[in-house]
Amino acid sequence: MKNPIADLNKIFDSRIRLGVMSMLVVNKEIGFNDLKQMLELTDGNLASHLNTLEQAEFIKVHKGFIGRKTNTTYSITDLGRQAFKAHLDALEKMIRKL
Amino acid sequence: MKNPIADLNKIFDSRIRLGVMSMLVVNKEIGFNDLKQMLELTDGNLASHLNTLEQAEFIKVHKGFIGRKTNTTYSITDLGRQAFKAHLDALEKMIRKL
DNA sequence: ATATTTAACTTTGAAAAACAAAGTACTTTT
DNA sequence: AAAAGTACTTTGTTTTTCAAAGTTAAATAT
Repeated sequence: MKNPIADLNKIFDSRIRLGVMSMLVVNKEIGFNDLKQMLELTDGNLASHLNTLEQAEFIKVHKGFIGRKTNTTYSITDLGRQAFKAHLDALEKMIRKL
Repeated sequence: MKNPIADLNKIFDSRIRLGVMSMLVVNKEIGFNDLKQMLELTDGNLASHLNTLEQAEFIKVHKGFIGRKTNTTYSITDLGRQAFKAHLDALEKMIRKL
């Protein structure tokens, strides 16, 4: 037997980062406030998790406007999609026995 | 939309506890050393994660012998099986979109 | 024109979690 | 008698998480 958790990605140990990714997999862009409300987070907390995902280049940020109001949105990168899929595959392999 | 991470169980945020549970789901009993080797952990670290799972009554411990040598094994409880399944269901719901 | 609000952060600091290393008690093997 | 294995507990450090407050800049309300 081999270590069943070795292939899990440390970045996705966090439920919040997992939640962000799961949302970005199906929505090409999501706004900061939408994420904040959906995941019920303080802005500081959300911002720091987003920063972790950005550092890993799993997501990228778009600073734009709605009318003349600033609007920041996030989207998943190809690398992020790959890494997320790999993580889910590892998870599934781990629990396929069920 | 509703918060996609709200139904995840905090106890299973840890990859190690997730690994332990995934092993106990398919093996009715696993020894301390087997867990330790499989998950590549120090005994202190493993013991404390096992303790967390025990406190939650997700696993139970059996102190026995192999011959005249002490042997501690762990098994999943009904509650543990339920909770683990609920967690996996929540995870799956979160990512079914893929 | 001034004040308040909103957006999207950054900084600070505290609390919690994870972890390794060492120590313990007891037994077994050499 | 000495060394090694089992299953921890204790101690202390490091890492992670998080909330709260502060910041900057623009928008809206008064």
